[in-house]
Amino acid sequence: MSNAFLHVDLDAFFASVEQLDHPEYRGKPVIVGGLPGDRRSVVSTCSYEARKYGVHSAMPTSKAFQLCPSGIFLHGRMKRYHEMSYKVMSIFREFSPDVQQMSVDEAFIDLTGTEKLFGPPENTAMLIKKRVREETGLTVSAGLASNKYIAKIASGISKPDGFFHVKEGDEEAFMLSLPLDKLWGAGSKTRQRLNSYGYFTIADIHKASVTALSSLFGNHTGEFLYNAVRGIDTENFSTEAKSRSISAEQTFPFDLTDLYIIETELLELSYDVFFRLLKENCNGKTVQVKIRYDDFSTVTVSGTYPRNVSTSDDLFEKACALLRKKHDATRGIRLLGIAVQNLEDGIDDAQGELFDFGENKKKAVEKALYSMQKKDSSLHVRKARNFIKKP
DNA sequence: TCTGGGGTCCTAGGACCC
DNA sequence: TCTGGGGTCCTAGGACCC
Repeated sequence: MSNAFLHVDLDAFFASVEQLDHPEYRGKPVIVGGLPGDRRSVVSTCSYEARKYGVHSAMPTSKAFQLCPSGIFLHGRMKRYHEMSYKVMSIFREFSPDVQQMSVDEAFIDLTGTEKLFGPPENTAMLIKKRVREETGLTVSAGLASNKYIAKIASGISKPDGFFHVKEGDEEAFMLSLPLDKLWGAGSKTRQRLNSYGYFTIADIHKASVTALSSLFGNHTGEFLYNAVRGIDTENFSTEAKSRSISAEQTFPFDLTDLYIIETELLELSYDVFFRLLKENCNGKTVQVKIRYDDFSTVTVSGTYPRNVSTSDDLFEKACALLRKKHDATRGIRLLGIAVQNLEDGIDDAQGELFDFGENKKKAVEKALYSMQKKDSSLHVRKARNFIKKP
């Protein structure tokens, strides 16, 4: 029995949901992300009508507005998208017990051995597309192949509302037929470097030895490239448990220079991150602070402590100390971020009991706040300091 | 045109220990 | 006085993806 992986990807997902909920947007360029007036915002997703104007994801909103002034610019409604995503994923799960959701809008469905129930996988793929369209009004693109890597690329080239099947044995020829920018996992930096070494096509890379590629790009990337152009999956989408982190970051409309305001923003981020730690019932000992200066250069500073983060105040104090280590006060700050890394499940830190400087009380207060927020999601608890006027 | 936010993984170098 | 080799942990930065 050969493997059959289906990769399914919702087309222009956020924009399509907006067109579904607002019939008057259908057939028009819809651009989800920032509004034209929002400083320092980017396009999250745009409809295919908007793509005709050259608009695409990650483009600054200001540029999108120049290209497409008649576009319908909208802020995202993440709650709604997650709701729709859940519906779609539920349909997938009717066709296989093994659905690996990769993000809000895509998943791998393992159709290996489902022939007896649903027929050949290519028929199942069409059935899934039909079910999603009928039950949600959304379209998906699907790729079917003997491994996840090829399935992922196949769904990408079939967009929108398409289906592409790479038959077993055709993987290598399929890869060789693609332009370099379809090589998933090699982004713009790697493509630039490939070009600078004289590799302009997938076939060019195919001619190179693994030794040559490894000496140019390092062992990992070298082996990845060598295998990818042959259609060999190198476990890019493994289901193994990963090291986790929780982070929050904020880009400011105007650069920050005042230390009190900078620390107030860190306090806000500490709250965000700590409450998410509580929500996900995990914790960690490593804290990272990220600073992006006005010239877009970015630095990080991190510390690993003997004990888990105990409260949002604890996280805040650690973040301030880390910031002080690295912060160049002569430069404006456009972004601040805080992350807790190397998370482990469970929030209780037994050692805490031995060195209690009122931390357990604080922790209890914050847990109480958390459960209040859980009951009433409109409730937003913030320290008074976060209500000061921002410049 | 002026660049979001949330993640994962890899690399290289240094510290430290045996 | 000069100097092994391996292993692990930590840090900073970078690439990539959605």
